[in-house]
Amino acid sequence: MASRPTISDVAEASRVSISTVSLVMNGKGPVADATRQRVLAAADRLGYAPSRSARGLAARRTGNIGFVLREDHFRQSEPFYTRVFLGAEFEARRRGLYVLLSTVPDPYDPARHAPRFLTEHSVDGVVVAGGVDATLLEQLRARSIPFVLADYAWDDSPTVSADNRSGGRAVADHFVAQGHTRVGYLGADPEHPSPAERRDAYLGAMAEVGHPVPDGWVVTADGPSDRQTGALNAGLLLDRAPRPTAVFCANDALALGLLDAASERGLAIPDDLAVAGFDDVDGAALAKPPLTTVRIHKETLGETALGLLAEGLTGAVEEIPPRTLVPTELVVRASA
Amino acid sequence: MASRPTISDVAEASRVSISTVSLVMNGKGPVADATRQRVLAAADRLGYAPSRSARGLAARRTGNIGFVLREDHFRQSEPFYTRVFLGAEFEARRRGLYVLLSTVPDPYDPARHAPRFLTEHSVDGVVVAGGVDATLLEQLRARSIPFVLADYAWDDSPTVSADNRSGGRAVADHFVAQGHTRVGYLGADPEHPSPAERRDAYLGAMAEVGHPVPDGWVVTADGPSDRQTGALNAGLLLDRAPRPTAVFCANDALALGLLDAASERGLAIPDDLAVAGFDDVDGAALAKPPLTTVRIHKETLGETALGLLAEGLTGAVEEIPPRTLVPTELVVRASA
DNA sequence: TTGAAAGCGCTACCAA
DNA sequence: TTGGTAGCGCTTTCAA
Repeated sequence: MASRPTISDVAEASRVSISTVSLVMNGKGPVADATRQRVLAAADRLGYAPSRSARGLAARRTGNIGFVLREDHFRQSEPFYTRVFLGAEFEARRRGLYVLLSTVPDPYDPARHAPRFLTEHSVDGVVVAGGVDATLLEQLRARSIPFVLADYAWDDSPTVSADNRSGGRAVADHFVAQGHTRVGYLGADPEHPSPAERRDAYLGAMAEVGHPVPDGWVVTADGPSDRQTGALNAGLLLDRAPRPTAVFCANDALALGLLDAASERGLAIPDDLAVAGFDDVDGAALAKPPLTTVRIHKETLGETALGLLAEGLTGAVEEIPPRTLVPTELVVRASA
Repeated sequence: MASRPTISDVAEASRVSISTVSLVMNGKGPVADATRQRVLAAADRLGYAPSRSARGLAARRTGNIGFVLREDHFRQSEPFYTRVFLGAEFEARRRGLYVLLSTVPDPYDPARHAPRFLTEHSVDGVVVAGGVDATLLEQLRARSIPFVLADYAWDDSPTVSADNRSGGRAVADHFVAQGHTRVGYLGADPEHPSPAERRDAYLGAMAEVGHPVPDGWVVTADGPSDRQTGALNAGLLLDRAPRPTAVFCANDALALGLLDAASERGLAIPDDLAVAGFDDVDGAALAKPPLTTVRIHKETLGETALGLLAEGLTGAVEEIPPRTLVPTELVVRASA
């Protein structure tokens, strides 16, 4: 089998120099239209695709983007970050980039767990999805590898996240529209900035309309944002007297846990208790009753992060904007 | 910032030629031990890591492995293939390879959906996880890109899969040990070879011990292997008279669906009905009652596939073995 | 608007 | 056991 065609083959076939082929393939420089056509036709006919290695070597760019994710985030059954990755991968494809996915354990030991591409400098930039150990981010910074955070925030590094505030506000508005005045909040994972934003916007909006949420009805569990935590901490809200008539949970997992706890206590949803979540995970629509929640477009999160990074890399933009929001959307189902 | 060190820097620092550095870095050739030490020390001191691009260009190997997965398999909430990927990524890391994950839609259009690395020849080989459109496999073959299938089979391509037969047999043995003689089978996804292997081994083992399973108790639904299918088709087994006292399901999703259906019918598990699944998904241990099942080591599946591929690539092995089995293990819980 | 030529950092062959 | 050197296929000045 003849080995794959090179730039010289294309040059020869289209009777131009390899420089010209290079210009055409990269859409650069002033090339006569006829020449361009001829080159493209030849490339197509020969099935030519530039060698990544050669390109990388000559241009000092790898064309690779790293995608870092905490291992437990990746293997969890809720495919949140999976979708963020999918969005990033999609956008990368559009831009002719490759994505190297690397998971890191938590806790993270910089000496042993550093993604290979980091030490080998085989990526042009990195997307970091979700919370990771700050050490990793410091490593990136130390090696001056550009990075964009998705669904996380650290220092003043560029980040793209869901519009948590507008989502939190939407829930409050919805509760009020349904006639609720005595509402509560259930959160977890105090480290992560998103829940805090959701909470603050929610509490703020409730206060604005004259129904401030008493401190006793604002619960932030000191554990992971999962269903179990939701169920275990539900009592702090449900077993009080008086009890709120509606609860906003920082995410769907907690909300599903709260629903479990409510059902155990024989509470009717949404009549005795209205519940809203955040994320719109797969399980939200399947819950009994189906969960009212704020939808995050997970793919868009990844797409946007990768897009920003890529633009920053090519210099298309001077500086990556420090904070980019992806819109959220209230999805009203039966639970509230 | 000074740019990263190159092989010449290391050569200079250790007072040898770049050829020698190359030999040392690749663990090749006869190099005096003292020299080796000196080179390694210098490399370490300078923070030298070989450039992937240069290496790839010179050696005509990319050091990249493609990992192909159907999109719906990747985004499904059960992180089965996610773990297979994790295993592959882990093994790749050990071997100094990168994994390029690419999802493909189903149905697959070879012209529009072909993973980029396929047309760009930027991988040395490919791991294909789970079922994909045969067109893709034909493309790989046509371009003579070596590949290994994980949890799938096609033609006589090398494949690594769970030991379905021994798992199926283990379930039969367990049922018999529990005193069951009238047992059934629930499967789905007739296309995929694994369920068929599980079924045949199971039915064979039952027949061997003198309790053949009547055809009427062998149900293979013509849909996806999911919980809903399990619940919907459960009636074909549960609403018959007489009814089997134990049912083996081709996977956990179906088994969980069957449990749902059984609970709706007021059947006590495992007294009225014993149920066993296959896979040992996260949800199996959490089911009510916890599901007896056959565990597949998903990471091992990915590790093995990538390992075999890598060995084949380096020529460490003459030919990749056509069929490699990863052991399975019966996990007895409360449902059977 | 096009071409010539100098590398990019490495591997692998051949000599020493 | 080590070194010299010819590429690998491309990008990128610089000239023409």
